[in-house]
Amino acid sequence: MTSPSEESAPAAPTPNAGQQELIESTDGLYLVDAGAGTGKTFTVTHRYANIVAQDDVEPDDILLITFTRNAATEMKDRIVANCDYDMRALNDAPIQTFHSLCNEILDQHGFHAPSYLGIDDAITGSTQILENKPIEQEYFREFIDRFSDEHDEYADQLRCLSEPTELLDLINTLAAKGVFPTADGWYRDSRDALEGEFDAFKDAFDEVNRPRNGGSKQSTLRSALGRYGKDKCYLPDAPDRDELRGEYGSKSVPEDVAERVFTEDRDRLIEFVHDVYFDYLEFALGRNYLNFSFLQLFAFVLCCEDDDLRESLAFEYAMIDEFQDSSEIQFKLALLLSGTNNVCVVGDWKQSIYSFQYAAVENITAFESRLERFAAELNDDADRVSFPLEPVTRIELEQNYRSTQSILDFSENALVAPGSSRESVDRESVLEQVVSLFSNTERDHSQIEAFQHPDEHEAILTKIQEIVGNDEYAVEDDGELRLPTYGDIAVLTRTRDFGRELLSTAESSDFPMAYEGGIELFRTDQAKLLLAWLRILEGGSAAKRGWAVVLERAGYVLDEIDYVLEHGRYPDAMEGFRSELEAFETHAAVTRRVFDRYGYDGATADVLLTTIQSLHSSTTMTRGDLIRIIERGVESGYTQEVQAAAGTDSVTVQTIHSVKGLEHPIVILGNMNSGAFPPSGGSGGTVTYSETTGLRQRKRYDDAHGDPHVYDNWRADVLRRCQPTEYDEERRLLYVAMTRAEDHLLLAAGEEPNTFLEELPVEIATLEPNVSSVDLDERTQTQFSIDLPASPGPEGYSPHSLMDDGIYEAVSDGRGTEFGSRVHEFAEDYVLRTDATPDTDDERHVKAFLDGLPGELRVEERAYLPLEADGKRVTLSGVIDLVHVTDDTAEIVDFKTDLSRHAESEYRIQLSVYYHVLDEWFSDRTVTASLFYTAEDTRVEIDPLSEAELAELATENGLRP
DNA sequence: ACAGCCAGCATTTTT
DNA sequence: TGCTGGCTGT
Repeated sequence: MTSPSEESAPAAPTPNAGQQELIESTDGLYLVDAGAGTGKTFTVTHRYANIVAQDDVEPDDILLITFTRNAATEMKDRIVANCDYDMRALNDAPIQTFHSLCNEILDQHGFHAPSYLGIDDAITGSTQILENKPIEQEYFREFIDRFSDEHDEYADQLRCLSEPTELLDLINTLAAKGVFPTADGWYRDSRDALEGEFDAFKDAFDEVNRPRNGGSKQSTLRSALGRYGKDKCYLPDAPDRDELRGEYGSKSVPEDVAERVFTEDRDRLIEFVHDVYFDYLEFALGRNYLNFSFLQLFAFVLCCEDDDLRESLAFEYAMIDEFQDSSEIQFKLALLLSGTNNVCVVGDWKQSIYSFQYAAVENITAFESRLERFAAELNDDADRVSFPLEPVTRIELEQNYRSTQSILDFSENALVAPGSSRESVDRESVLEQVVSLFSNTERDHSQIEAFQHPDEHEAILTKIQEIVGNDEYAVEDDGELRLPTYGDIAVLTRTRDFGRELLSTAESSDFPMAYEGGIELFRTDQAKLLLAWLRILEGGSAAKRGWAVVLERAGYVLDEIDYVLEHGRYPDAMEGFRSELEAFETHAAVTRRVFDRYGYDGATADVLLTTIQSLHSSTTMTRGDLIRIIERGVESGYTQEVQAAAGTDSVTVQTIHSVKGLEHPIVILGNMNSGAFPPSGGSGGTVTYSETTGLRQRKRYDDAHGDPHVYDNWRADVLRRCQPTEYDEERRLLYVAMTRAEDHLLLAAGEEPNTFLEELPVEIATLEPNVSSVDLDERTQTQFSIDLPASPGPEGYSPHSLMDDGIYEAVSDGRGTEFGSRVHEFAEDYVLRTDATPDTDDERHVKAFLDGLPGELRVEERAYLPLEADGKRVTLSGVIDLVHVTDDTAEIVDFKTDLSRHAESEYRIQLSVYYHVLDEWFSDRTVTASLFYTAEDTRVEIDPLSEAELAELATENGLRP
């Protein structure tokens, strides 16, 4: 078994030829192509040891950049193992991330940095680094409010924005590309970057405007503009559709459109962006904080402007690891900080998957030309990069210590697999860039398979059970093959959601599986409950929302909650708890008490508490502020790492992004479904044309008349379509996932496998799920002899899943919007109470349908029956579904679309009943049972098992059934 | 090729 | 709300 915490093991006790070359070549410029599993960390640490072994070189002379703090720590540890320095001597050595390096530079020399941009403020030791995104967004909103008040002249621009934090995103993007504002303009020549380059744009334009099929078919662009102007309202000067697309039957958009689109007068817009950007820098400094982007921005400006400082900081040796993850500004910063040409960048373009983090693959794919260009830019008015830029020596590490040859060969296919049926990939030219890897093991026992089933989760679990203990999937361990265990297997997915769903499927069958990575902290039950109590404490209109959640959590059903809220008669125990909370002075104390009361003592609660404590210590925050931050956190899906309790022998579930650098004997790549890998938008690295265009798209309406007072931007509509849809980063993501596998690789899909999977050279087998340990509900099984959803009722209607605002809305709306469509509700009402009258066509349709069914479908009373005894209560509440039954299937009928399809078949109405047993208000148990009303037989069949269960339950709780 | 209509879907990764 | 893809009919 392999520990999933280490980069490929230093499998080579002695370096191979490529590694040796790199270790020994200490002086000069090096570009190292270090593919997956080629022992990169091993080589870099040895190289470091080799450099520092020279008589006149100290650790302080060597800059070693990594991209995570963990990687930096690991590097230090491993360097200690390789050279004479001990940990103490290396503790202060510059082995760190760009961000922490910038932080140190500013800490020591940053006082005047803002003045170089014309900002009258200083960076001091007390300036905080704001790492928390929700808090920064909160500040930014406040800033924008103030900005709007002070700048009436930008009312037009501001009106277009539906979400102010879009501007913050733009600012961060610009900062990562080295575009900074100054008091009276833009820093150095960064205004040019904002304008964009027409030539680059024209190339992109021509690319999508070439007629297809040898001239017989219109260009992608022209076809994309087919709907130009639909549901749009442009200003009168906009070209009309035919003018823009060329005459009927023409195959491409007229040439001059490119220029017309590009040469929009954006001066006003750029001025607006400038002022927001500049004022926000002032605002942040005024509040004494910097974000990650600004850290690099000011460090760069400082190193650029202060020649003496730059020279004193400059390193004799520089090494940058994971260079494919670096951004434009980081590349430039590295140039400024290198005093000699002893610069070595190590990376693998095939593993560049962080463009959303401003990583620019071009840094590595076009290293030489960028090096030249950036150096020239930096040297235009002073001698900042003084070392020779040539020659650049390329070193390729080709020996792979992780995977078998067949997995390595197979993974290359990921880099050329088309992402959609109409995408064509130039296989030859891509593969030309690939440095093929060679496995260092002779053994090749790899299974490479693909499988598919609509029930993807269960199919994956089934497959895992097939693998464990099966000698066909034997894994290598110390040169020997042994039988695989759960712990050898990792399921990799692109989204957290998929991983979480898989995990919950696994949980229901006691399947050993654990999720590793970040969780959406504010969407956990713990956070929602805390939010609820904060709202209750805050009082006012928010309090009811809080009570609804707390009551629901305690097992109260909708009708009861409705009653309690309306009369404000909250249970005494709850009122008592509220008074208790009111006495606490800090948010952290309140949080602790709430978690304590509900028995939340796990990792999630800890992290939440820590987060709240850190919020409080970094800012003075009212309860209202805290509530808003949690609310925003829920919306944005803010995530935070939570250390899950790791099982001893369990399957690991991880996202592909978080798995970089790790390895697993057996990898199952899940969710290879259509739509699961949407293309990432167009031009990543350079500002080809306006980054700001995106700000101009939105249209707002006059409240009274529906007339727009902001018009659609026709140029933006055309520009957007000039960006080709590219799946390059998605291909790299697949590649990363595949190259994590040491012994076996499996690809899994659900209903609809995506094009990537279909195009890969592997047979897609259908796999019937049969998870042996899955504890299927026996009652449902005997009743139907088929698989029914584990929890009955429409999706979303399980008591605890509504534990957020949904429950309040459901109560305050009358039966609410959160569960089931109106039509569905009508059906439910109509069956339960005969007096329901249809209002809409859909409802009339349903009524006619129900009336037309043979047999009697009426029930006399509402299925809500509270029982009480000795302060304990049992409540029942019901939801009705129409279930279509055939010999081997049963599905819940979607009233809206499925009725006609099933007209000739047999139906059942299924009433799912929830029993809640409340012994005290914080602990409740839910048992579900099903009752059936059949069309041909009006007798109500009560499942005898559930009746028995109810009786037992009632006895346990001292109730009369 | 293309207009018109309808249905389904609204990203995701994290230093 | 706004966009895309699929389908149908010229």
